[in-house]
Amino acid sequence: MPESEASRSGRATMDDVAKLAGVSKSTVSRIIGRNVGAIQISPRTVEKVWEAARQLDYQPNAAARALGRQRTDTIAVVVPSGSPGHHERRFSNLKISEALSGIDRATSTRGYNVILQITAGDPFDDPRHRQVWASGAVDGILWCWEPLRDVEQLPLPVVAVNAVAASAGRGEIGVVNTDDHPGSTLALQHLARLGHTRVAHIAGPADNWNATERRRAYDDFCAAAGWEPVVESGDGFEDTGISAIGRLLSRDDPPTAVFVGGDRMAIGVLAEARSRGVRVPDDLAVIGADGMDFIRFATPRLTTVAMMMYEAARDAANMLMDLIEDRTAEPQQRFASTQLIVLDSCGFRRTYPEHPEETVARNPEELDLLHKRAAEAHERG
Amino acid sequence: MPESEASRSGRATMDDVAKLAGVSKSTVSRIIGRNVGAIQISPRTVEKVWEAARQLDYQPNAAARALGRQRTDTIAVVVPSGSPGHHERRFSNLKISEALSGIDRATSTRGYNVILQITAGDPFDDPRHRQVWASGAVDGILWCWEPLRDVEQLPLPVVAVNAVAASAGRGEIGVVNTDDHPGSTLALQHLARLGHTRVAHIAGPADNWNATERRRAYDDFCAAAGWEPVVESGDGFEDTGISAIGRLLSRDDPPTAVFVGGDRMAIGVLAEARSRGVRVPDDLAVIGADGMDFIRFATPRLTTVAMMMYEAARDAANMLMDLIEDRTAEPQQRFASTQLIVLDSCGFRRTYPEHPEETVARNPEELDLLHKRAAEAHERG
DNA sequence: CTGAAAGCGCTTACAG
DNA sequence: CTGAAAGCGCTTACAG
Repeated sequence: MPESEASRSGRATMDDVAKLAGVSKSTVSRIIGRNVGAIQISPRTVEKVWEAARQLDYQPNAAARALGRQRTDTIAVVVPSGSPGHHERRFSNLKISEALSGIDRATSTRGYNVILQITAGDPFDDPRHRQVWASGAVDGILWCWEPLRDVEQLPLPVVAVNAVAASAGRGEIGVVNTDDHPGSTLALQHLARLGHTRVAHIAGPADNWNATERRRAYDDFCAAAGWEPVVESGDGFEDTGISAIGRLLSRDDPPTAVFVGGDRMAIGVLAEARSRGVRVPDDLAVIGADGMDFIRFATPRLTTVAMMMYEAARDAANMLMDLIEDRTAEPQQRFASTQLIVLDSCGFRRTYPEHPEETVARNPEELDLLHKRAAEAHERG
Repeated sequence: MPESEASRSGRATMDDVAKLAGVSKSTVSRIIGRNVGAIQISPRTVEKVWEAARQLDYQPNAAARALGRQRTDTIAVVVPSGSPGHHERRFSNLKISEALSGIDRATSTRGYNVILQITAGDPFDDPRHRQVWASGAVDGILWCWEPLRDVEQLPLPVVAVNAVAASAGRGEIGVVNTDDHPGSTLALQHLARLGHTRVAHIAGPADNWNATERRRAYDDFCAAAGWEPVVESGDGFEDTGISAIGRLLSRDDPPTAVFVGGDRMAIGVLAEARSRGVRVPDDLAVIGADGMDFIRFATPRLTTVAMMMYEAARDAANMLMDLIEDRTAEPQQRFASTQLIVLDSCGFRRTYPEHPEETVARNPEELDLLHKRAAEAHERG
C-alpha cells in the first residue's frame, strides 16, 4: 500500500487510488465519477482502478466533486411547519409525510439527496434558507404548499406542489397540484347517487389551493344539479368543523348530507353530530376531503376524497430533476389524481351491506360501476 | 463594478468582493466566513467588505467552503419509511413528523442543514446512504428508531434516538430515548387510582425499544401492586389490537382496564369493544401509549402516555452538534420526558366531571395532585 | 491588522 | 485510450 493512502482526513483520496492502480487521477475520475470522456477506457484499466478503489475503500469527496462539477445532486424541499397554538410542534398537514415519501422515492432512484427546509411563515424570511438556495448547495427547489411569491426569481429550477393557484404559471416554474376539483365532484356525485339533494359544504381557508378548488367544485356541482348552495366556513381544524355543522344543523332546513372541505374539520363534524344525537350516516351523511390516515380511526369511519400526495410529490420531484439535468426542458403544469375512499360515513354500505370493507373510485366511470355492482348485489341478496 | 463580477456561474465570487472592497481574499474570508484570525480586523475594513458583499449580493459557495474547512455544517437524519402493505406509502410511525420538527428546531438555531435519509429496512443496505456518510457530505448522523448495528464503526459522530436498547451504549455514540418505563408506570398508577385491579397489557413488537420498556413497566408494576399480569401481544397496528382485546374479553375473568402499548393498537381496542357492546370507559378503561395526534379524534378520546419526541429529537440533535463541534465531548445517554394525557377513555372525567377538558401529568406528584384536586372539586360540587 | 500562497479533492478541456 | 495541468471557490498557516 502506498504511504499516502491515509491522508490527513484518514480517508483515501483519488490520488491514492491513482497511485495504487498505476494510472493518473484523470483516469480514476473518469471511471469512478462516470465523468466526461469515460466512454472509451480499456477494460483492463477500469478493472485495475475499481480494484484499487475497493482495496482502499475509496469514497469520492462530495464537496470536491460539487466544486468541480458545479452540481451537488441535491435538492431543497421546502415544507411548512406546524401552525401556531398547541399544534406548533407538529406538521400542520399530515399529508407532508406522504409527500416526503414520494419525494424520497423519486430522488433516491435517481441518486439525489434531499435537504429538508421546514419553515414557519414565509420561507423567504429565513436567511438560512436563502443561503442554501444561493450558495450552490442545491441544484433545485421543491416548493411544497407555500405561496409562490418570488420563487421564479431564484437562480435555480423550482417545482411547486399544491401551491396557491393565483401565482401558478407565472414564471418559469413547474407546478404539480392535486386535482381537487374533479375529486370533489366525485364526492358530490357519490352523495347524489345516494339520493341526497340538500347537501351543504364546509369550506376551508380561502388562501389554500385545495380548499378553494373544493369549494369551486361544490358551487359548480350545485349549479349543475340544481341544488341550493349552502356554505359555512372553517379554518381546516376540528373546532371550526364543530361550529360550522352546529350552524347548519340549527337551520330550518338542515342538510341531509355535508361535504366537508378537509378531514380534520370532518372529525369535528362527526363529534358534534354525535353529541347532538344526530346519527351519521342515518340522519346525516358526512364526506371529507384529504385522505388522512386517521379516517379509518374515526367513528364511523370517514368516507373521503383522498389527494394522492405520494404521486404528486414523486412526479414533482421527477420534473425538478428533469429541469436540473436538461436546462432546456420546459417546466410543466400537471395534476395528480384523487380517489374517493368509500368507508362508512355516507351510508353506502348500509344500503349495500354486501359490499367489501373499503372501496375506491378514481373517476366517474368507476363510481358508476361501484353503485351499479352494489345495487345488483343488493337485489340478489 | 469590476468586470469579473459575474463569473461563469453568474454569481459574484469572493474574489469579486475582494477587488471591489480593495482588500485581499484572505480578509474577505475572515470577515464573511467568520474564519480563523477574524478577531482583529479594523472596523473600517469590515465595513468596506460587507458593503461590497451587499452590493454584489455575494453568497459564499457551499462546496468550496466545505472543501476548505473539511466541514459541511450538515447532518444526516436517518428515519424509517413505512412498513409493508397498504401503509407502505406513509411513515409507519407518525411521531416522525414530531421528531423532524424537534431536529429542525435545534439545527436551524445553530446554522446546520439536514439531509433526510428515509430507509426501508436496514440503512446499511443502502449504498447511497453509506456514500453520504463516507463522502464528507455530512458532519454527523442522527439515527432515529433504527437498530444500532455497526453505527459505531462510522467515521462520524452518531447520536441515536429511540434506538433498540440492546445495542445502546456499546460504542462511542450518544443515545436519547424516551423514558417509557416511568411514563408507563404513570399510566398504571392512573388506573390504580381509578380503582382498577384487573388490568391487562397488550404489548407491541419485542424488537422495539418503546414496546419492550412499556411491557417491562407493566410487569414491574404488577409485581409491586400484587396484580396478576395478563399479557397479549400485537404488532403495533390496529388489527392486532382488535384480536388481542378479543382474546382478553373472552376470558372467564376479563380485565376491567387495559394498558395498550401503542395508540394504534388502542384504536383497534376501542373499535372492537364498541362492536362487542363493551362500553369504554364504563365497562372497560383503555389507556394507550405514544401520544399520536389522532387520540383526540377517537371515540371516546383516548387517554395515553405521550412520548415527547419533539424534545427527544431536539436534544439529540443538540448533542450531535456538540460532538461535531468538540470532538473531545463525551457522547451521553439521556432520556426525554413523557407525560400522561388524560382524556376520556379511562373514566377519570366521568368520576370528576368538573375537571378541565384535557389535563396532563408529567410525574407521580402531578398525578397525585390531579386526583386530589379532582376529588376535592367533586366533593364541593 | 493584512496579504501571498499553498491546499482542500475533485473535473475537464486540451494534447498526444 | 490516457496524462499533465488548470480550474472550481473557498480556508488557513505563515510572514510581515
